[in-house]
Amino acid sequence: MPSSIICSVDTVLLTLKDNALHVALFKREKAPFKGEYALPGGYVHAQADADTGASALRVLNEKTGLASPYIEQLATFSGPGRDPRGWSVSVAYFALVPLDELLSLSPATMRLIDVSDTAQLQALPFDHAKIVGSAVERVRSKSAYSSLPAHLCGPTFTLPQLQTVYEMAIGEPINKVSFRRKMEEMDLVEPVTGAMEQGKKHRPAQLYQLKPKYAKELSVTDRAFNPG
Amino acid sequence: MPSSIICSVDTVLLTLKDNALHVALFKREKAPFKGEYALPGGYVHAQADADTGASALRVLNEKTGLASPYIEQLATFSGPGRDPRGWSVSVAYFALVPLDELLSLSPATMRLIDVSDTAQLQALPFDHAKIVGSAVERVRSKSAYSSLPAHLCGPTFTLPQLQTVYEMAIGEPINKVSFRRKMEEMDLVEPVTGAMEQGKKHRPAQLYQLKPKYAKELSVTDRAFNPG
DNA sequence: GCAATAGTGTCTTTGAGACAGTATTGA
DNA sequence: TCAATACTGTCTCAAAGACACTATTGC
Repeated sequence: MPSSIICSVDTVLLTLKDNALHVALFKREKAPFKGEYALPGGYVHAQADADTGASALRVLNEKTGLASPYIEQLATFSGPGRDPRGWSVSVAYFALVPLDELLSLSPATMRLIDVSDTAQLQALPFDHAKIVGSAVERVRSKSAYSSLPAHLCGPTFTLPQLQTVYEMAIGEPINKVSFRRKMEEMDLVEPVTGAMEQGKKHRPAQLYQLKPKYAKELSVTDRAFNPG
Repeated sequence: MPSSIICSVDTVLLTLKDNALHVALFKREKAPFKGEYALPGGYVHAQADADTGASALRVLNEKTGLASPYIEQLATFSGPGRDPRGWSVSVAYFALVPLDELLSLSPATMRLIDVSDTAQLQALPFDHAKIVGSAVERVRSKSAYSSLPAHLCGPTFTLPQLQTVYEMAIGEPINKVSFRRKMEEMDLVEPVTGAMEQGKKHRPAQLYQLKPKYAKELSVTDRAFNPG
């Protein structure tokens, strides 16, 4: 009983730009929708991929140059209408990447769209608007007190920077004292001994890094839910 | 580029028996693993199904007789090793059903296994142990204050019954006053006017039902996250 | 009345937000 | 010294748990 179902992956690549969540779109080089901007996606290769998570990482690497971003399974989208080639199943993932990394690796044709720009999102091909919406919803609801938003920062960061990142991810402001209490309690980050922020015309902030247990990429496992 | 990937769905059907979460297993009628007990699952039929959620409902109806249970997308499992027939993708769903309904509709060959019985779960074919574990984790983490566990009750129930259901779903005891305060605040249930529990040798409890907006099955939409 | 469970009133504890204070840098 | 932002101490407020009390049934 060979199936004629198209099996693909799509990744919602999110980053922080101008203090707002943005999604990365790439110019399609093949039909359908050749020349239009869409989520990076591709076929699952049964010969090459260990699972669909590996497919997502491979496709992401091919289209963006990213080597091992933080990636998590989002949901699976399917039906006869979402892809003009026929009945399709797409396993969607989302990834969080610092802006610097993305800009230094990705092609110049990449576009970043503010996730609150619904008009532009609605114009995306396939059901990519729905997928992006689902990813944003997931990040918003999961960010409040998980290590997730920290992956939008580089390897080191200050607590005020981290707080801003959390605020953007969650979509609303956080009380400073509460945020620091929570970080203390969650035991998520540790100070980089002696290292301080530099070059600002005010009191420098302590630099922090994710604790090793969280810094390790959880991306290899293909679980829809990761702890912490 | 036709794919040789096997495309299927599996459903983790959960119910409450003897004050513990149980998963429903069914005797397989075909190879592979013919005669063994496993999650109800089957191929996605591109001709017949509107999406994989519809596939799950169809398969569930074929194997259990259930017409429109509460169902939600869980995650997608994939790889070359999970199915002996070859590289496969399985979109997993979970469903919550009252025990009465399950017993009255399902075949006598159905088995209910306590989800804490890890030995029996580990013996399941395919990667069904992993899928069940994922479903239980999801129900546990999502139950605390959503309408989800209420689907394990019949159409009417008392607040003490509902509290027990929540406790079983979450896996830990709940403070009675807090539970009632929360139910009040969440505006989830309403008393069935005049109807009281009967036949007990103590004070009878008020019967309640889910408010219509929650009672409506959300199962048709194929979203991994449902509100409320 | 007694056992058993339903349902409520209220005190205590815990955790989050508000706010104002001190600390440290460059200019 | 001042502007600017990092960091902290502490008060207030709201939600959650503990506990005891009342209510209503069958026997």
